[in-house]
Amino acid sequence: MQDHFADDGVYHWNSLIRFHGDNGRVTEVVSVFRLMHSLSWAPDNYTFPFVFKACGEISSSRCGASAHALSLVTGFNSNVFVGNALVAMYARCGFLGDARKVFDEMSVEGVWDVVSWNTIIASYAKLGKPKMALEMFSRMSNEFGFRPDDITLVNVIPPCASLGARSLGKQLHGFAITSERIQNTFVGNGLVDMYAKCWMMDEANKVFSNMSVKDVVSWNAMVAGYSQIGRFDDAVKLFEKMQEEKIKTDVVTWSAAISGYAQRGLGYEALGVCRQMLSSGVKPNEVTLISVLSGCASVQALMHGKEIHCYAIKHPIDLCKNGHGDDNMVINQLIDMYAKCKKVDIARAMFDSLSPKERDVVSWTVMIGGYSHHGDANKALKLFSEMFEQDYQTRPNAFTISCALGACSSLAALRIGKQIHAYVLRNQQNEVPLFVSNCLIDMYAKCGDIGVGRLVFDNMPKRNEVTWTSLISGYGMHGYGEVALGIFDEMRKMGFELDGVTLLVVLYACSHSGMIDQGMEYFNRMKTDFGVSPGPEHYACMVDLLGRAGQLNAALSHIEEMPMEPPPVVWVALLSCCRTHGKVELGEYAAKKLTELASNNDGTFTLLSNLYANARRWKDVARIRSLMKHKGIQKRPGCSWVEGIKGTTTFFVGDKTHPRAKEIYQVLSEYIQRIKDIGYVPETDFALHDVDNEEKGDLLLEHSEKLALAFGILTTPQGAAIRITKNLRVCGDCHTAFTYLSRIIDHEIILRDSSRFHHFKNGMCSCKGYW
DNA sequence: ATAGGGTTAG
Repeated sequence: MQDHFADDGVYHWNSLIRFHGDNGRVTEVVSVFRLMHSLSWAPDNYTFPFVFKACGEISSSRCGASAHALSLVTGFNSNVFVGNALVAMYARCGFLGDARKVFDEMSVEGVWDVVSWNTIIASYAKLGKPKMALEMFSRMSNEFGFRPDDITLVNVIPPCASLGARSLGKQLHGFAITSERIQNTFVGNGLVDMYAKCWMMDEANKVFSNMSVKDVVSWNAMVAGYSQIGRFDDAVKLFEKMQEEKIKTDVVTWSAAISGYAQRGLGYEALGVCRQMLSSGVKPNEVTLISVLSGCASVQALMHGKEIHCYAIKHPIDLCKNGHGDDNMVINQLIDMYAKCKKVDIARAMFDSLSPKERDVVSWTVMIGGYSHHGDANKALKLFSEMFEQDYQTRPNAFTISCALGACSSLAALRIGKQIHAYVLRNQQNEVPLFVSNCLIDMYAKCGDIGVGRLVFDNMPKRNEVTWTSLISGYGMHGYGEVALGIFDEMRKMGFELDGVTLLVVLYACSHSGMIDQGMEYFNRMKTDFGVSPGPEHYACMVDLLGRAGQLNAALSHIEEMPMEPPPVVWVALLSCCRTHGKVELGEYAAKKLTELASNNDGTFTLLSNLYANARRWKDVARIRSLMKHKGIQKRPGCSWVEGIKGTTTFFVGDKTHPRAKEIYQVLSEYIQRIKDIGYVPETDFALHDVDNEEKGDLLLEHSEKLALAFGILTTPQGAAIRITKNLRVCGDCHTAFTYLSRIIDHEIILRDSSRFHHFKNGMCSCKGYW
């Protein structure tokens, strides 16, 4: 009976399915199809495309696959409409392989049309396979001679954009013009975005200006393009023009503008635009929040960051709409924001609130970076190693490695640094990223191995300003001033741009090597020859340079000549030099300035107290001490650590907590006695306590760097260098003692203090007294 | 059918 009405009946079923499909009622489509099937009606080549489309829309590969099976039985897959719909269905369900299989099978029947090619190209493009998309495009036009239409262009231009395929992009642009498809707004938008992503904003602007119909997308692509390449003024101008011309702005426009500000570190401006956006009634989404949070982080606007955090909590639904259900962009950004605002513990709590499965590379990276910069480098390295211990295969990327290397730099953790270097070399797919190599140079330099830093530099296929600056800085801190200046000259000859940081490390290189005249010369030539005007930090460096050399009055006149209000660093530099050279009055003056600037940290008081002690003005020492007590300021304890085979061992002043403490003290006093025999006289001034001389000798014996050295002597193999790091400046007496000790022990002593490196060897120190 | 985002160095 059914057979009798078959043709008419299928027509009615198809109409019903189509009716539901056109009105977006996907589930109804599927249930009608099922009903039809269960009543033994045979679908035809109109039925299948409707059903496949519906299955694709709800990503139901199960319905799709069973309909597919049915279409095979009935032989309808040889129909081009059915085939195209099938390809699209599989692609929308995320089964690229099946889509491709169907597509390839269609060729056997010879039923490809432009839509088939468009569909498969779009599938690759959408599922993040731009290379495959372009490959299919080239087969379509070169092998099979299909002529691209509007939709082909719209599908193939974005892959060009994401791959930065400029020349193909230009060809497509040309084709769009000759085939008169350029008036299509979608094509135009694609081209604008493609040029913008290829950093060719002038080309993008040309296309944009010639577009007869522009929509929000066209404007957005331009705003985003300018802001991404840092042509920030143009981005904002365009954004403002949009508002003038009453072009409807949407969340993309606003987000692009916000991110533009954030990327330039203009966090408050980003916040301002965000406010404007809210008041104009456009709802922010994830991308907006991410952009504005990065703005908050850049200016450490904790309160605003918290506001955004609250917003995110209050509007969870708005933020899920974008489909990125399974990534934690907003949470990662919040972790980063809290860390950059120095709330490392809050950041850590948020990090811990993510389940191990939810943490991605960025979560780990921002947390490690947060510790490394604002908390505790040891915790950074601990977290870095935990990353390898967890079950989920989250591996570090270049960002993570850079953060971890930064932590090694600040701790002088050479061994871990080397391990990370080895990891990088083992796991590199291409060449080591520039950023990572730059970190490696810095790491080796700050861990005392400038030679290896140089090797890294020599082996780099590409270098930038930071690469050169890192090397100059490294040689500078090791006291190779001439080498540092030579590299600086080379850098300039190569045409690299100089900035404030480069000049600063050059000045410090001069300072650490006592090259006063050269330092003065470079400083005086900064504006005229190098195009960098000196900032407060350059003045501070000059004060340091002159002050180390004992030219304290010259240092003071440098301060007086400053075009800006001298910030605390400058006075600290002066005070520190006054302490070294025993200039009490000038030191008191500097300390007074520091108090006026409300910058009274422990360093200031300690320096002043030491200055008085040096001059044996014990009453003043006592006064400063009680003042510190009164203000609740505690002297930061000196602490030194030494790298051994089994790990790093840390010592505080008078530390007796080490299991081998007895041995350590014994070795120390033995060696002190031995160097006394060859002329060492304890410089009791450095004990800085109002006690008699014999007792002072004991206090000197307990300095953390001496304990670290004694432990180093006990545990380091013959001939190997002993590497010690101290959190403060090395004490003068320890310096003298180390110099003597280097004559009688079979180790080079490499000591890093808060200011520079000292290499002690054969009774000499590389600092030559400039410290 | 087209557009927007985050983490790294001296």
